[in-house]
Formats: sequence, structure tokens, C-alpha cells
Amino acid sequence: MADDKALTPRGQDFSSWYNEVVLRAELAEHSPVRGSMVIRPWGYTLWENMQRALDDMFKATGHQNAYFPLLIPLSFIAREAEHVEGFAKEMALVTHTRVVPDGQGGLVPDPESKLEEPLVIRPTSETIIYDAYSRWVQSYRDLPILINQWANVMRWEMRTRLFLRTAEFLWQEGHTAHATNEEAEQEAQTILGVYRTFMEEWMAMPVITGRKSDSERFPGADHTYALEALMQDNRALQAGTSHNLGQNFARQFDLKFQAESGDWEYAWNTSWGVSTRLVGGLVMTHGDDSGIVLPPKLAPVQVVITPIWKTDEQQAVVLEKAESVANVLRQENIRVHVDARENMSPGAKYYDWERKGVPLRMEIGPRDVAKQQLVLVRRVVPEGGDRKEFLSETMALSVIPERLREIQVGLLAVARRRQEANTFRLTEYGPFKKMVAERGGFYFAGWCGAVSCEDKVKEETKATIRVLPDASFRSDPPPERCLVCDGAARHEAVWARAY
RNA sequence: CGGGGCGUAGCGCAGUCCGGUAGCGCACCUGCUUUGGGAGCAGGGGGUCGCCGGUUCAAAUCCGGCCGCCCCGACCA
Repeated sequence: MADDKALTPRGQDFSSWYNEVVLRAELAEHSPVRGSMVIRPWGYTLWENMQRALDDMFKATGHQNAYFPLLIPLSFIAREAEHVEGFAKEMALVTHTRVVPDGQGGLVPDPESKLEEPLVIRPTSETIIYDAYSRWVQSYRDLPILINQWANVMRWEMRTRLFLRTAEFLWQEGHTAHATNEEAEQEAQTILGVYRTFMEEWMAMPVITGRKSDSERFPGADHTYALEALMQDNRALQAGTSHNLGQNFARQFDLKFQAESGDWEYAWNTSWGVSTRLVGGLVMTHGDDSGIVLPPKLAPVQVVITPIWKTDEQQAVVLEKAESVANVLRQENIRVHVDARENMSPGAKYYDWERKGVPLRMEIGPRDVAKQQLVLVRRVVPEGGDRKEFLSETMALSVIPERLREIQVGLLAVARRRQEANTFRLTEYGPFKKMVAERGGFYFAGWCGAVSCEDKVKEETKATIRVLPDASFRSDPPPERCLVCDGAARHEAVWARAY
């Protein structure tokens, strides 16, 4: 970075900007093990706020939480052929249970403690969960099962980035079992809707929803739905997935029930998840050259109060005012923090909280106390708006909830405009190839459905089909020809280079 | 796994080419003055120079080996 104060500007090197801002906003840092990260309190509180919102929505749609174990017998993973293939190359195994000295001051696994069957650290929990469900379900009366779990999982990735791709990450995984395919399909769609609502209304991150092409489908699923967001560098981020698993796992784990007719039938499953990757998505959606920008609904601190003083007497008066104002706001359920640190100048505090993305700052100095006024400063200045507002104390207190709401919707509006400005509908391969590689963005175009066309695009541009968009996102009229081979289009597809 | 870079104080780095008492900035501690956009001055503390071995009177520096991390590519949420 240029110096220890400023961040690398996004326009200069987006990737460096991202790494720096995650570290310097104190969201997370690298741990001693490659691919693992320490999530620091500021980042974890953000995640907790996301969890709370999502968890409430899961509960409101009839789900319960449970917890299934970290370790999965290797033989379980082996049962579903596609599942094995999908995760074979990124599994961490537990093979020993004791260590012995190696004679050189170190420790090695005790050969005598080798497990008969290695245990897999879960990369996802379908197998262990459907094994349990198979014991829970006998009759159609036991269905549906609607369970979610909050857990950590491990996928031994070759290349990792804080939040976006780490070997261990935190997520939620929902796993449901239903009596009919229609019901399972409805569930997968319902969750897709829940995710979309969360991403738009809480994260202020617009998404395109749709179905994955076969090559991007979850290993073991009949089909996969996904939500894709466009980051500021015009690369797509898969922000969440919801799978209709059909009866693929039910067959392998003998998850059967007796129907009203008396016949035995395999249950229909769904699974769905979002992870701490969302934190990375939030950073790359709203962050600017000063730091991250947090939507008020998720910000660990919504209003930071920075007191300003010269003398000890002023300090006492100003701090007292700051605390009393903070308490009034707390009664309105606003998350407020008084930054009373004595060893830091007000200016330094401003930079600090701006880097950390706090939506609103309130300055209280001796002059404000005397005039019974407060100074409000927005993290992101609306176009044509004032950066600072000088308001009477009563006015300021009543206006803050309103400001927070404005900021929340403003962020979504800006992000949506950016996404729209970087979304293109093309019919010719030449211009597409050039644009998708050089400037990025979302590209809506026809697709014949052939894997060969998908592969050709990937090879030549590194772009992939992110989704076959849902009806509400599709073009009218729909594209007629395949972007790549000019054959008849069977689908409309959204192409982009992705994280 | 290929290519590149890095490992020296809590953080960021210089010093390595050309061996000779381990440095700078930030942070930290003490004191005074400060505080409305990254405070100043004075004093102070803090290091097995990634690890192991070799060469040498002498190694952060040269040689050999090993380890780790980051970045760029192939696989992935």
C-alpha cells in the first residue's frame, strides 16, 4: 500500500484493495494455517447480525435448528456417486487419534492409533443428515422435516481468500425431506426467495436468481438454484444456493416412508446454504476507497458518537452529553457507540470508523453542547446531499432512524444502478467475447444448451454461465439464437466471470 | 501442483548484492503541551533476523537443505 494511512484505491488494484480493507477494517486476518482465518469481533458481529436476520426468516417459514456432527464416516460420502466426485479433491480426513514423540522434539501420529475407517471433516452434511432422517421417518405423517443447522465446514481449497474462499468457513445448511417432488421444489424456491429478500433488504445487495446449468449444479442434486451478485470489479459472486436433491440421497440412505396408499416411497430432499462468503460480498458491493460501507440493518454500530474537547471541564461536559444522547438512541433500539478514547484525536477516529463502515457519525463538541445542537455526518454522502447536518438536539434524535432507513435504501439503489449499468444483452459472440473479458459484467444471451458452447466460452473468456435466469429477470422477447453456435436458443443464460 | 514474491520488534519495512556492535516509521510506556479531519516535543521499553546445518576470527548478509505465508494460474460456495 502507498502508505499506512490510505488504502490502495479500488480502481488501481481491486484485489489489493479488498485484502487491505478486510484486514484494516478488522473484519478478519490470516491464521497460521493456510486457508483458515480468524474472524475478529467487528467481522463476527456483522456475521451474527446476518445470522439473526436469516435465522428469523427460517423460523418464520417453519424451520427448526439442530446440530449434526463435524465428522462423517468416509463410507457415507462414498454412497452418492456424484457427491464423491464433487468433493473428492477437497476433503480433510481424520485418520489417527494419538500422537507420539518423533524423537526430534516433535510429534507424529501414533501408527497404532490409526482409525479403521477414516473420518471426513464435513465439506457439507447431506450424508450424515439423511442417514439420521432415515431413522426418523417411517410414515408420510413424519414429513416434512424442515431443519437448518449453523455450522463450520471444511473444503481443502487450493487457493483461498479471506471470506470469499477459505478452507474452513461458517455457514448455515438447511436440509429438508418431503413426501412429494412438488413440495420439495416449492421448498427450494421458497428458500431462494428468503435469500433474495435477505440479500436485497438487509445486505442492500441486488441479485439475479435462476437455475444453474448442469456443469455448475451441486454434486448430487437434481437441480440447483442460485443467487448471483455483481461486485464492483464486475465479477459475479455466487451468494447462495438452494438445491432440489430429488430422491438421489434418499435412495442411498434408505430414507423411505409409507404413503397414505400404503406403498413405500423414497422421500424428496432439498438443501440450501449461505456462508461467511456473504461478508466478502458485502465488502465488494458497497466498499469505497475509504473503507467498507455497512448497511444500517447489519452494521454492528449504526451511530458512532465522537466527543470533542480541549479542557478537562469540556471533556466531562461533552462526555456526559454523549452518554445521555447514546442512551436515548439505545431506547430506540439503535446500536450506538461512544468513542471516548483519549489517546486519539477526533480526526483519527473519523478515519477509523469510516474504514469500518459505520453508517452515521455524530460529533459532539463544547460548541454543540452550548448551542444544544448535534452534528450528523453520513458515511456515504448522497449525490447532491450535504455531508454534515447541524441539527438541534431534539431534531437530531428524531431524524436518526429516518436517516438510517434512507441510507439502507440508498445503498441498494446505488448498487442496483451499478449492476444495471454493467448488465448487457448481446446476440453476437464477437463483441461479447471482447467485453466480458475486458470490462466484465453480466451478459444475458441465448444458449442452445450444449456443454460444448459453455466450454468454449469458458476457455476463450473465462466466463461461465452463472444462472439460467428466473422469469422475472428474463428478456422480452427472449433471445432466439445461441450466442456461441447460433443454433436455436433453448434457454436465456447470464454469463460472467465469477469469483 | 506450476510461476512469482516474501519471511528482520505488535504492524509496515530498510539493511543482504559487497560479512564487522541490528536500524527506521507506526504502535506501545512515562511526562508535558494538545484534541472541530490521521497531534507535537522529550524520554523509554521491546529482537533466538523463519528453522537446521556448513564456510569464516566473525553470518540477518555467503553456501546447502527444510518450513511457512502471500500473490498469479489449473479446481471450487
